Amino acid sequence: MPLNPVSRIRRFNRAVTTETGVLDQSFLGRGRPLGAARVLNAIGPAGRAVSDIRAFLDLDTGLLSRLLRSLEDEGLIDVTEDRKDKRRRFAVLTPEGHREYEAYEALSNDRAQALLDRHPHPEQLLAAMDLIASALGRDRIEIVESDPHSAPAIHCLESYYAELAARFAMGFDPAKAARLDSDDMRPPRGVFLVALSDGLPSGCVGLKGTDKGYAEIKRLWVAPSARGLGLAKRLMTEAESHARTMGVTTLRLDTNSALPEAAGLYQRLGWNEIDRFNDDPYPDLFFEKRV
Amino acid sequence: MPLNPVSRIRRFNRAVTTETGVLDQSFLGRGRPLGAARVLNAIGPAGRAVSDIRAFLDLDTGLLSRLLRSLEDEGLIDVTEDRKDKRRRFAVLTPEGHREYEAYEALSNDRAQALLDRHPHPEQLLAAMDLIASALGRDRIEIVESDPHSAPAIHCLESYYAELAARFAMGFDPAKAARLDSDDMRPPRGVFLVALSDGLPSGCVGLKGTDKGYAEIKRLWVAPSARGLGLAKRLMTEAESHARTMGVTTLRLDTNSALPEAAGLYQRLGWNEIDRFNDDPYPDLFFEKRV
DNA sequence: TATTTTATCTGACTTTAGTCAGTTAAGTTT
DNA sequence: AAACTTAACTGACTAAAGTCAGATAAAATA
Repeated sequence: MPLNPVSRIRRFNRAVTTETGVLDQSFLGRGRPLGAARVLNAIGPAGRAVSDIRAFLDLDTGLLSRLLRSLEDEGLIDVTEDRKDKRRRFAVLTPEGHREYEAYEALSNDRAQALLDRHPHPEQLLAAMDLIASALGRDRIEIVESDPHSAPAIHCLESYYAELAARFAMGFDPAKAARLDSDDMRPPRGVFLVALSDGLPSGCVGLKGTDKGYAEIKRLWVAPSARGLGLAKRLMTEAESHARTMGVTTLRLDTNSALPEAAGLYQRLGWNEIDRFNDDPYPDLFFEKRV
Repeated sequence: MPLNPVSRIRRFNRAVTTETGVLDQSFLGRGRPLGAARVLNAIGPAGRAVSDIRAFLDLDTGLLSRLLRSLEDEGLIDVTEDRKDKRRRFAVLTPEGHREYEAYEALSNDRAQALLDRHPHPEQLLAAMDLIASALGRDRIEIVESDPHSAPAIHCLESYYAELAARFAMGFDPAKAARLDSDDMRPPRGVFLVALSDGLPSGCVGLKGTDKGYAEIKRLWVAPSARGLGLAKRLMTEAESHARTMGVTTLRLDTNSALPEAAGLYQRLGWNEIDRFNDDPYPDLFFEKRV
C-alpha cells in the first residue's frame, strides 16, 4: 500500500507527469514539433544568446542550429550576430514570433488558471507548489544584488514585516522601527541581496553602511517555502563577502529573542553577542562579527 | 514579478519538469529507449494484459507490438496467450526482467529518497505532494469495494479515528465507540468503499446492514489532501446506490456537531435530521434518508 | 604572428516514436 | 453457418530527435 514516503513521492511524480504530458500535447496543437516550441519559449520576449539557449535546453549544436533555422524560416525569429564577439549569435522574436510566443504562454497560463479555479483552497495549493518547487530547485537558487525598491525586494520586505507582526507578542509596525535609508543599502554604502528560486523571491538580506565604523546586517528573511535549505546561511555569507570587498571589518546586527532560529544561526556563523548598541524598540539581542 | 498565482504554478511546473527530465535521463542510462522502459514498468511484477498496457500508455497497437518484441528479444519478458480468449495476450517478466524492473524502481526510489533525506521537513513535503497529486488526479479518483480489513481500509479508518480524536473536545477512543462487526460491512449485509487517488487511499465510507429495517452509513472520511474535490458526495452517492441494489429503502447515520462540514453535506444530499436512534456516546446528530 | 580555442554551421547519418493500411486468428452476433 | 467484431501482428512508411565528424570564421593565447 502506498503509505510509505517513497510511494507517495512516486504517486506525486505520476500525477505531475500526466499533467505535463497533457500540456505537451496541447503544445503540439500549434502545428510545430515540441523541440521548436521549446526553443521559441527559451528565447522569450527579451531574446537570448544562442549559446545560452543551448546550455539551457542541453541541445546538440547542430540540432539547435536547425531548430533555429526552422523558426527563422517560419518568420518567428531573427538571429543576428553579436557585435562584441562576432562568433556568437543572438536570437530575438519577430512581431509574429511574439504573437506565437504569447499563444504558447496562454496555453500554459490557461491550464494553470483552470487548476486554480477548480481547487477549493487555491492558497493552500499554491503554498504546496512553492514548497515543492523550492525543494526541487534548491540547487538553482541564485542570490542577486537588487535595489531595495525593486519589486522582488519589496515582496520580501513586506513578507518579512508581516511575519514579525505575527511573531512578536507586541506586534510589529514598520513605521515604528528604526528608519532605514534605502541609500544605505545601495552601493557604494551597502547592498541589498535577494534570493530567487526559479524566479520566486525567496529570501533577502541587507547590508547597511553607517558612519560609525561598522556596517549592519538588516532584514534577513527566508520564505517559509524555502526554509531549511541553508538559504539564510548563504545570504549571510554573501553579505559578509560584500562587506569584505567594501573594506568593512566590523559587522553588527540586532534581532529579537522571539526569533530563536535567527540567534542560533548567528552563533553558528561565528557572531558574538554584544551589548545593546542602539535604542530601537524591537530588538533585544545584539551581535557583532569581525570579517 | 512571479507573485501572481499563475506564475507560481508555472514556476512549479518548471521545477517539476526539470526533475522528471533528469529522471528520464537516468532511465536512458540503462541502455534502453524510454518507450521500452515505460512498457517494462507498466507490465510490473504481476504481469499485465497487452490490451491493458496499450490503454494505460496510450500506444498504437503496432508500436506496442514491436516494443514488446524488443523486450522479449532481450529476454526480459514472456508474452503468452490468454487461456480464456486466445486473441488476447498477457505479458509477464522473466527472472531477468524482474531484475531489470527492480533496477528501474531503484532509480526512482533513490531519487525520491534523496529528495526526502535532504529536506528539513519531510512530512510537510509529502503532505504538499499528496495535496497536489490529489488536485491533479481528481478526475482519476476511483471508488472501489474493499474489505474493511484490507490495508487501504485500515489506513482510512485509522486516519479517521485520529482525526476524531483531534477534533472532539472529549477525545475519541475507538474502543468506546459502538462495536462494529466487519461482517455487517461486507456483502451481502453491507459494503465498505475506499476512494483511491492514483493508488493513495483518500477516503472511505461503510454501509452497515442491520436487522432493524434500515441500513446505516458509517465511517465517512475524506483525506485532508483530497478535501473540496467533491469526494464525500461521490462516496455517499455510491453507498446509497449500493443500498438501493441491496433492496434497502431507509438509511440512517449519526454524526457529531463538532463536524459541521459533515452535517452540512448530509443536508445538501437530502438527509433529514431525526431523533437519537442509538445510545452511542459520541454522536449528537442523527439523520435519515429514504432511497 | 602562429597556434589554439571557441561558437556556430553543414552534411550525413542513426535511433526513436509514431502512423496507417492490411492481415490473421479468435471470438460474438445474427 | 455467415457476417461481424476484436486483439494483436506485419510491413511500409514519416517525422522528430539526436549524433558526429568536419568546415569556417572569429577570438584568445602563446
